[in-house]
Amino acid sequence: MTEKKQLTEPTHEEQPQRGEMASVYNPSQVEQKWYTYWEENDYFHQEVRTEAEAFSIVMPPPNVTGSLHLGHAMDNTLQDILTRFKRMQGLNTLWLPGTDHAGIATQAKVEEQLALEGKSKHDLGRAGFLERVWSWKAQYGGQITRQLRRLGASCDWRYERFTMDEGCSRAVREVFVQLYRKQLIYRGNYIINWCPKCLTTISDIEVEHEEREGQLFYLRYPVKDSEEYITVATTRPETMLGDTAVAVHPQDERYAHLIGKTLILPLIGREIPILADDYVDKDFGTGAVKITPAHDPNDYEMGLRHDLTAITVLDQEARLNENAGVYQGMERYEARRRIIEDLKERGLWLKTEDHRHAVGECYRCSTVIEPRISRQWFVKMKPLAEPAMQVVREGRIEFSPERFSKIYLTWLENIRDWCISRQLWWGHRIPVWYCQDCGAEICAQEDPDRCPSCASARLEQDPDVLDTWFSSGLWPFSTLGWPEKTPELQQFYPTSVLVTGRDIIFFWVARMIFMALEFQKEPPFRKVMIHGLILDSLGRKMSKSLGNGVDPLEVIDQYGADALRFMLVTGNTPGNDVRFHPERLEAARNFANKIWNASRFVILNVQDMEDDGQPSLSAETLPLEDRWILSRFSAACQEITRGLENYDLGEAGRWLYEFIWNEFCDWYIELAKIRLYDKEQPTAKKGAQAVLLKVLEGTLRLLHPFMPFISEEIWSHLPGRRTSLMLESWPREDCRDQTSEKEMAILMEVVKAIRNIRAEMHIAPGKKTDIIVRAADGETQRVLEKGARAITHLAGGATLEVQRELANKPVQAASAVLPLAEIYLPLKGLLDIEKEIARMEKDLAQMRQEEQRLSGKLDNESFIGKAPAEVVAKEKKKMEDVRSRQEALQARLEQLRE
RNA sequence: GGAGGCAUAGCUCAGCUGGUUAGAGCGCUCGCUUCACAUGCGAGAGGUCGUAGGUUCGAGUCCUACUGUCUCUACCA
Repeated sequence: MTEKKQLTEPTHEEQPQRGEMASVYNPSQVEQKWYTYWEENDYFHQEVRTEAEAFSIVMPPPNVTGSLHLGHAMDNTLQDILTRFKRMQGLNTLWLPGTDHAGIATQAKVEEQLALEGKSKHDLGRAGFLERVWSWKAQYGGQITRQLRRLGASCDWRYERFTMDEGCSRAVREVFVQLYRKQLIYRGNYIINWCPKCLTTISDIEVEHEEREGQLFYLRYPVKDSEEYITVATTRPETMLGDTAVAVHPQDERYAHLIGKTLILPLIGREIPILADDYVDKDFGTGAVKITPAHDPNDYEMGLRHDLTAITVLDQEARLNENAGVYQGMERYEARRRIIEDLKERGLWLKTEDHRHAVGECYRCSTVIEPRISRQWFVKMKPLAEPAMQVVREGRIEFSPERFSKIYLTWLENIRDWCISRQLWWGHRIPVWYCQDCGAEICAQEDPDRCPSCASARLEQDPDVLDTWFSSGLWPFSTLGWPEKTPELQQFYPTSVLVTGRDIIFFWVARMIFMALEFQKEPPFRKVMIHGLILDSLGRKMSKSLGNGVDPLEVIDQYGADALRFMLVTGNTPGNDVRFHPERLEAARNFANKIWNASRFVILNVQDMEDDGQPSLSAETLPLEDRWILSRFSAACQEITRGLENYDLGEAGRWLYEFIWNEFCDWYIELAKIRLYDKEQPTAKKGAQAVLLKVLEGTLRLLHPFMPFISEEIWSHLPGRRTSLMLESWPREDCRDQTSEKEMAILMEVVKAIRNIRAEMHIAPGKKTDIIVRAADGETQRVLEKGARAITHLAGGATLEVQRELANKPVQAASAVLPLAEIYLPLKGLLDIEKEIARMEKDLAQMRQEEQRLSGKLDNESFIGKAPAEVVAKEKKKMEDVRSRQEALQARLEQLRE
């Protein structure tokens, strides 16, 4: 690739200083240093490794003029997560960043700047103006890429591209020329969307339709040589000056006798025909339509059908022109008022009704679009759209969520030719020259010196530039060096996935697909991951006019990039919009802090570990809690990997959260403390340390794609020599242990039940109590005996006595009945019998309800007959449990009542 | 006019291919300065899963209609 920076041997900067591990995590102190470390060590860059599986993403190029908003933040977080994940999995990874020259937006910015100096672009001339834009770009264009760094984006900046850089521009020319030669690009005089403020054409999708309260004016046109009138209804009376016909429906009896007659166009006096056309809706207005081929797309079509002349009455700035008689020079709405007034005077106005209708506006400046006939360049869409639909129908490109493929397909099915010329200076200039001598039209990759027909040197290039989306459409391959066959193109094309918002499917996704199919004969990506929008807390779009936007940089300053990232990609399902709630950001920050403190705990407690013999973590030698957490870690690993592979990052994130907080912190760390603080059993301590460290280490790997900064920071504090977490491998654990999970579940249930009793009985947290448990079976008894220490530790127990049968059940005790155990906390004289009875009865009532539900099923013969045997067995087992608990509860109640 | 999303605890949302006692976070109540963390710990309250039908042994989960809501799309002057 020509523009790639020279490869330099990474210098391997020393890792940043480890900060103190304070008890509150402070993101702003660590994020910057890690990004710098990664970037300076070139960790985002990978050489092409043809032997390795490739994973590549091209970043949707933000506008150079832009600054990061939450939409970018989400979009790029998703891409970063996928990229970091695949990189850790060992794939040959490329995430290619870049920016878009954004024709209208950028030109407008610079023009604004010039205006402050009291100048216009014409004062500088085209070349001078472009120079000015380039220098503006040099000065301000880097803002958004700097902001992406704050987010933690691990894109390969060596490959950073710009839609107007040399390589991309060459691709643009190549594509234009080839399409031109295949006659898929043509020039012609057609009706187009014109923005009277931006003074350029815009494409159909750049017109936004806004429903507005408007008016419908009823105008009377006199029939020539007759006393009759035809009344037409119009929302735009000012265009009547350009009317060249009035149309009615062929089957409309009201007007049948007038078809073929002539009307005198009021105010102008032009004679225009009355004609019949199916397009006319009999039931709308009066059933008669004024036809203005020069200023309405439908009228234009009708004009073609009936061979009408098109009379342009509006100029480029939407003022009435020389064809408008006395109205010449008026602004369009002023003319509208005047025309109505004048018609009123002449008795040719019938009425005006309120009428709600959609008005086309410029997506940039919201000015009402003026359709006009103009000579422009177009891409012929039908032949290109066909294969683009095909690849999606055949599943060679998959949308995720799938429903977006429908949106994509229906759009392409109704596609019209794409107007690509823009009357701007900033952009890719159309590579077509006109010979001033012989009139030849020359389209070429290289600027021609002479006319190939007459050898004249008097060539003038077409003044227009291309729609910005023309170059964006080539992005997946223009950035990889095409038209050259670079190693990058071969390795990384087609790209793996395209991540973007659903608002951009037509503008960009569709165009990339048909361009790629035309020029690469292969889809540009295998998968399109569509995400929703970020809405404010009330569910409204964030917009400048509402002032409800949130600046991601401020969020990062306040909560940290990791918290922002986590908040953006969790708590919703793919494709759905996300509401921005500060509370969710706090939750994400708290999560980061939780991770920080759990890690701090582990790190502080493994400091005295010997480097040499790592205790083996295999199998039976480990106590239950170790086997349990390793199994749970394994489950987390599998689920998080699965979530990431299915592009369901919300699901993966939820697993991370739950595993770390509810399993590792709430249970395992608490249990590990028993051994860590037990000075009598150094060997046991070592085991706990080893497991803590192993699980923490693995968890940091799983966490890293989501929260790269904090995970890297913690990683650097782990014992042993470490380079960077982002270069570590993705954990692949496959050691689920159902037995330990089942056993642990029993212990957890017992602990919770005891805690519940203690809370309800208002036993002071510091007060230890004796615990007596009756196990339902020998197996449970064994588990509880082995877990005695765990139970007393976690549930504030002084002693724990496990019995198979209780010879004399303690009466003065609070109790709970679980499926596999009965629990008694002897409370000598403190027990409130009434309260205890109430608790038991509450439980019993629940059991009875459950029994009813189950018997409803089990008494149903068709359930027994038709449901799968295992489902039936499961329900029967539940019933047994419920019944035995009921019996135990009843026995207990009787005892209490004695 | 078409098309689609959403409707589940006070709020914001999970609930994958139909079988869990329907979950989480925030908020709320009660109790805790327990030696990783009060950005925390423990315990709890809170839901006829929008409405009406249907399929099924079984529906928050599938089908139909309706209601509400948001969005995209369309050349009805």
